[in-house]
Amino acid sequence: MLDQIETAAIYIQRWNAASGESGPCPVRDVLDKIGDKWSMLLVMTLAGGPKRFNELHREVPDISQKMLTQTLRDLQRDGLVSRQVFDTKPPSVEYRLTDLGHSLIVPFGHLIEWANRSIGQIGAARQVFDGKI
Amino acid sequence: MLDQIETAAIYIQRWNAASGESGPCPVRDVLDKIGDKWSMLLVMTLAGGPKRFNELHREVPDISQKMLTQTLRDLQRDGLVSRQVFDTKPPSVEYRLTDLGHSLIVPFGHLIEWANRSIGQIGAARQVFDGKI
DNA sequence: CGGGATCCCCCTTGATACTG
DNA sequence: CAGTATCAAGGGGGATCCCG
Repeated sequence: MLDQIETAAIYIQRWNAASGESGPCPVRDVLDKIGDKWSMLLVMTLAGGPKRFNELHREVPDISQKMLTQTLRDLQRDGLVSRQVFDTKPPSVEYRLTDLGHSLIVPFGHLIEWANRSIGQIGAARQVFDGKI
Repeated sequence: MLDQIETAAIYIQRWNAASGESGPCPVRDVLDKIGDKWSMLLVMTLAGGPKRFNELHREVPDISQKMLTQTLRDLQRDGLVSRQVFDTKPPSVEYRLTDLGHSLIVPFGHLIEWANRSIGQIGAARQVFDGKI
C-alpha cells in the first residue's frame, strides 16, 4: 500500500526532473479533468445508473446546457462515459458509465471521503490563518 | 468499502438537490484545490520531506515564482502545509506537510495510481473518438 | 428532447521587474 | 534567499438564441 503511494510520489518527481523533453505529464493530463468543475460531479451522478440528458440537467441544476454537453463529450472522448441514442420521437439519449468510468468511482470516492473528514479541520485552519493577517 | 463510496455519491446528489440554499458545496470547495494546477504537485513533492523555497522551485521547474508563492500560501491557509522561518542570513524558509497534509497523500495516491493504470485506455479511447469525427 | 453556435466577461496564469 | 508588485493574455465558463 505505502509502496504504491511512494511509487506515485517518485513518479511525479521523476517526471518533474525530465520535464520539457517529454511533453505534458500524462498523469497530470488525466488529473486535470478530476479537478475540472463538472467532470467528477457528473461521474458521481452517473454512478447511480444511466441517465438521459435532461435528467442529468435536473439533478445538477447549476450546470449550464453548454457545459453539460461539453463535459459529457469530453468524458465520452476519454472513454469514461458511453452515449446511446434511441431513435424515438422526440429523440432520447442515454449516458452511462463505462467499465473504465466505474473504476474511477473507487479512488475518487476515497478522495471525497477525505474531503468530508477534513472539511472541519480545513475550515478551522482557514479561520486561524485569516484571523492573524 | 463500497458503502463509503455510495455514501459519497449520495452526499453529492443530496447536495445538488439542496443547492442554492446552502452556498457552495464544501466537498467541491476542497476538491477544487485538488484539481488546481499546482497544489497536488507540491503536496506530492513535499511528501519526500520538508523543503526550502528555492529547493521546491528547482524540483518543480515549470512553476513560476508567483504561483509557487501563491500555492504555498493557499496550502498553508488550508492547514496542509506549515511554514517555518529561520532567522539566518540570508533568510531561509522551510515548508513541510502537516499531519493533515500527510493524510491527503494516501487517497490522492490512489488517484494517481488509477491515472497511471488508465492512461493507456484513455489514450486509446481518444484516438478512436477523434478518428471517427 | 438534445443539443449547436455565438458573444463576452472575468479569473487564473505567466512574464517581468523590483526588494528586504 | 524568499518573496512582492504590476501588467498582459488566454481560456474556462455563463447567458442567450437557434435548430432538427
